[in-house]
Amino acid sequence: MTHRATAESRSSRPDSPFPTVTDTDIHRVRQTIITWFEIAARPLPWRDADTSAWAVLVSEIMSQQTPVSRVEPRWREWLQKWPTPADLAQAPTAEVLHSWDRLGYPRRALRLQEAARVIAEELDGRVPRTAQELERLPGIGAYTAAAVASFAHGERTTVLDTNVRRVLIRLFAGRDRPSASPGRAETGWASQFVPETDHEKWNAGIMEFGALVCTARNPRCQSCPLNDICAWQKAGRPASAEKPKTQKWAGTDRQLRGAIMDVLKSAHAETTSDFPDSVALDLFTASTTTIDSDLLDAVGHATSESLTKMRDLTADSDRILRIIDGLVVDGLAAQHEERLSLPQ
DNA sequence: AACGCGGGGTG
DNA sequence: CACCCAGCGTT
Repeated sequence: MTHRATAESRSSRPDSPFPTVTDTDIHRVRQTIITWFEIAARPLPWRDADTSAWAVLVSEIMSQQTPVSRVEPRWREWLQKWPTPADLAQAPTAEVLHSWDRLGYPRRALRLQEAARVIAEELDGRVPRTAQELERLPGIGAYTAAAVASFAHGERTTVLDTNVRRVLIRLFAGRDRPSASPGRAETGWASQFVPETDHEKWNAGIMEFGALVCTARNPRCQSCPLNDICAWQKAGRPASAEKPKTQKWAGTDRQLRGAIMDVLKSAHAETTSDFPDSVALDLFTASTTTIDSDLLDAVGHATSESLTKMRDLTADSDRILRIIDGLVVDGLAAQHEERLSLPQ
């Protein structure tokens, strides 16, 4: 008795990370979000009833850290070119990367093809139904596994993306934004909101609500249907003390790697036929992974010494030498070196 | 838990 | 320019 009371009072303190939520509020939020979703949802193509599980999986991979508005055209082209896992499994990797275009994090494209090969060759071409099975595939973590199980197969899962986390934390913990990454405690806490029926509408709806109403920067609190129970609203919408750390871009390896990708993709577009088996493919692939430090170092410090190193790396490809020379001529390499050698 | 990983849109 | 976006894998 005493123990139980202590635990409850502790978990329901306002500053608790994941406060106790009353059944009344749980039902109110479920009903409100599902009703709102049926009216306000964006007509995203992968939500169509005839979308295959594979197509849903592709949409989720493409949407990782990428706004859905940029995903939609790429998704359409991708599924037209490779409608099934077997199609993507057989595609030249260089073409896969080229079709990824500028969606960012091109390693996702490589892992999507790896996943396609596992599905095509080991799973009889069928996308796994459960989150547990899905999470074994390359490039699929907790979020994507739960999302594909729910949206492609109607499994009851707890989908916890950046939107869901922000909405629930604001509503019930009164904080501006969630922690850097979700833990088991948060996932368990969030699972209580997922209803027994209509769980797919809840999962999609709460995500959509975070994307359209309870947004990160300028939330539409005036038109929010949950305004009256929102703990963050009641607390005066306090801003988080912690500033999120922003990645550098200009002057870093990432900028140079992007430049290399651009040049290699142009080369690929010109000569699709001879590209896949060339050294260019190796570099093209390598430049999307973390094993390219030698390459970047060589280009980034475009001295005669590093060019020698580069020529060793690309000994049998005149094409790549011309690409590297082009980078040097464009001044990208020199610019990069200049920034790297700034005094600490 | 903390990093590194693209690229672009937005305030 | 800083922040943010349907995260994942590694350390």
